[in-house]
Amino acid sequence: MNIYDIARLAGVSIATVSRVVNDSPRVSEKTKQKVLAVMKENDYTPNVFARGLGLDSMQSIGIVCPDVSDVYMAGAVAFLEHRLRGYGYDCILYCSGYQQEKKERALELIQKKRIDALVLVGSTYAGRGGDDDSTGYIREAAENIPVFLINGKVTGKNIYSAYSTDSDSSYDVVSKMIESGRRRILFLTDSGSYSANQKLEGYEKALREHGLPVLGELKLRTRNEVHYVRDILLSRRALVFDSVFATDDGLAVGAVKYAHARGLKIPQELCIVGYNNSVYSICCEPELTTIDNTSEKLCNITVDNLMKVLKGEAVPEEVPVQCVLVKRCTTDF
Amino acid sequence: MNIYDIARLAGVSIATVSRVVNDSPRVSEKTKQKVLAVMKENDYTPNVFARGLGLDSMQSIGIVCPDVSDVYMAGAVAFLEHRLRGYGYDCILYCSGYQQEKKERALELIQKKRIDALVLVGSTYAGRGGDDDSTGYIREAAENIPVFLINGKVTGKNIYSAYSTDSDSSYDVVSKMIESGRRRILFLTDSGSYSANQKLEGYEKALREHGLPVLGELKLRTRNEVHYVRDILLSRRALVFDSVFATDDGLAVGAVKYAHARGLKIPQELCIVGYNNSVYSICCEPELTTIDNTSEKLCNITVDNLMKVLKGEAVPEEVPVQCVLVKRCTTDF
DNA sequence: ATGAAAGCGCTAACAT
DNA sequence: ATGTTAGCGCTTTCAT
Repeated sequence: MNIYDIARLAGVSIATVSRVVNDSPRVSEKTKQKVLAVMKENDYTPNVFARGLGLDSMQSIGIVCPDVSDVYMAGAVAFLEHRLRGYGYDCILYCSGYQQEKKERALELIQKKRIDALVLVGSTYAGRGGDDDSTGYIREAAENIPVFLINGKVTGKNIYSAYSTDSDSSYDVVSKMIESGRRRILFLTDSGSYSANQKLEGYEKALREHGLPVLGELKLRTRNEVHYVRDILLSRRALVFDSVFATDDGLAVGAVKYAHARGLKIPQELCIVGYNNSVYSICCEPELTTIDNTSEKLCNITVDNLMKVLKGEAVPEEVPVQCVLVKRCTTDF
Repeated sequence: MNIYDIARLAGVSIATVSRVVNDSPRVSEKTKQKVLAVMKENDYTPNVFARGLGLDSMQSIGIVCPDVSDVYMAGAVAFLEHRLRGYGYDCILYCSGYQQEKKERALELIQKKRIDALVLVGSTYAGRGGDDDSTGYIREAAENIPVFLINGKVTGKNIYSAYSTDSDSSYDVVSKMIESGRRRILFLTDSGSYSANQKLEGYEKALREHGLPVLGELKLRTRNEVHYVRDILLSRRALVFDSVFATDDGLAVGAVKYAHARGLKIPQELCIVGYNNSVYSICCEPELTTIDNTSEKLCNITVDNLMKVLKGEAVPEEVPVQCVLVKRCTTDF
């Protein structure tokens, strides 16, 4: 059942059917109704490929993230998909992994699908932030379609970044830890992404401004697996720390497990703060204070801007969003 | 830059270019290399829409799930996407929600994209299992394209189901609980899906076979939110139970929180078993015994079968897969 | 307001 | 082995 069939059955030309399908005003109400009736009767659906050929668009958005099985990204993807669908767009999902080469390949491949825009979820796509070399492939993609970063910053034409002010929020919470008497705060991370670096920056700034030394031994990068983190910490017998600031809740829970294994009271003997306000942070015992980077807000702003850009409207290239501290385990701040 | 340009630059016809693009054997090695060179030089990408029009396929698979922000589904989607991409297929993601009407609409809309196959993730798509009325829309979809269920069973032509034997594994674990002395086992669930019903069936069977009564008061359906579950249980002061069998780890963690609030020792005073072997089950304290329904295995089988079906090969319509009990908090079994 | 017809860029049957 | 050409089903000028 194609447009010719409908045209024949409705006694009009295919141009008229096309006009009805595309809701053109240049059709009389009468014929419009007739065509619609025939369409419904035969439940006709325009062929998306033919339509795509003509319009050079299939109304689809590419969503790329390193790994949807990560709670944070899964949440963002779910949110994005829902809102984009609301605008009639389909989402093509591509999980790229974290390696540079794979990320480049992901953008290359997904672009072949002639998506209308690209959304990159996760700060891994931000390189070291701004315009460094490792993000050249993103600028290349942006030559063809608008690119939107969620929680990352990349500068360039046709590139729009929404990110949370991780440096500031990290600075704030680490300052509070220091002011409540902590002196050896372990910085626990699983990545060297833009976001992780921002957090580190805030952490170091807080230390410096409070006259504390920035110690390499107190910066630990590890895998984001609860038991792995616990075991790493247990194995570092010589490492002394009175608190932990983790760049992800999963890591923070690992620290909780470590505390349990060592018989340390939380937060009295070991103060732990996580990041992302995920379900993990309320599963453990005690439940953790964590920084909510409001990914919903980032996604919302991004979708709003994306729609505007597709309509040719101007939008800011950069939108910083503030994080929110969620206090749960805070006898001292 | 289209196929005509390439043909002209390479000094051949578009048919030859097309043959090269599609890796046809009927091109001489020499011209093939020449065409490839021209293609590379201009980095030409065939237009997917035109290709789709001709082949009536854009090499894409529709993945529908109620909600990707759910850990279980996110894991399955990540796995599916990865493997399908390995075969050169793109994935169009559609989060349908749990309501019948929305699920029907999801299948209707995603089919318009002329996907090559449909994968439904989550037992919510199984209705009450088998061939009940509520799954009519799935059979309708299957008239056009093959449909694959992950963790659900729907019968019908062109429908393929891979599911875990939740009834058996539930029976086994509940039997163990009874044999270790538990008498009032709370069945905690958040859904009335096929899978949930299977679990309930196993639970009831175990009770009956051990001469215990099946009590309505011990079957509780609630929202899958940790604190909500805790509070519901706390509010049921009259409800007596010595153990909990939850159909999802999130619910089980809620029970853990309840135990903490009431000062009950786990598992001595309250034995808790979860489902899905998610990260949640190792975040809480103590870490939970849980049933791993091996979703990776379900996904693997599904992708294998999907590829075979697309090639026209025969595959079983139904593949049951055994769950695995992951013991963590088991002083008594 | 409606129709005729020329693309859109590709695939594949057919011809050479 | 290679080329010619007719679709694929739609959008969109350009006539009327």
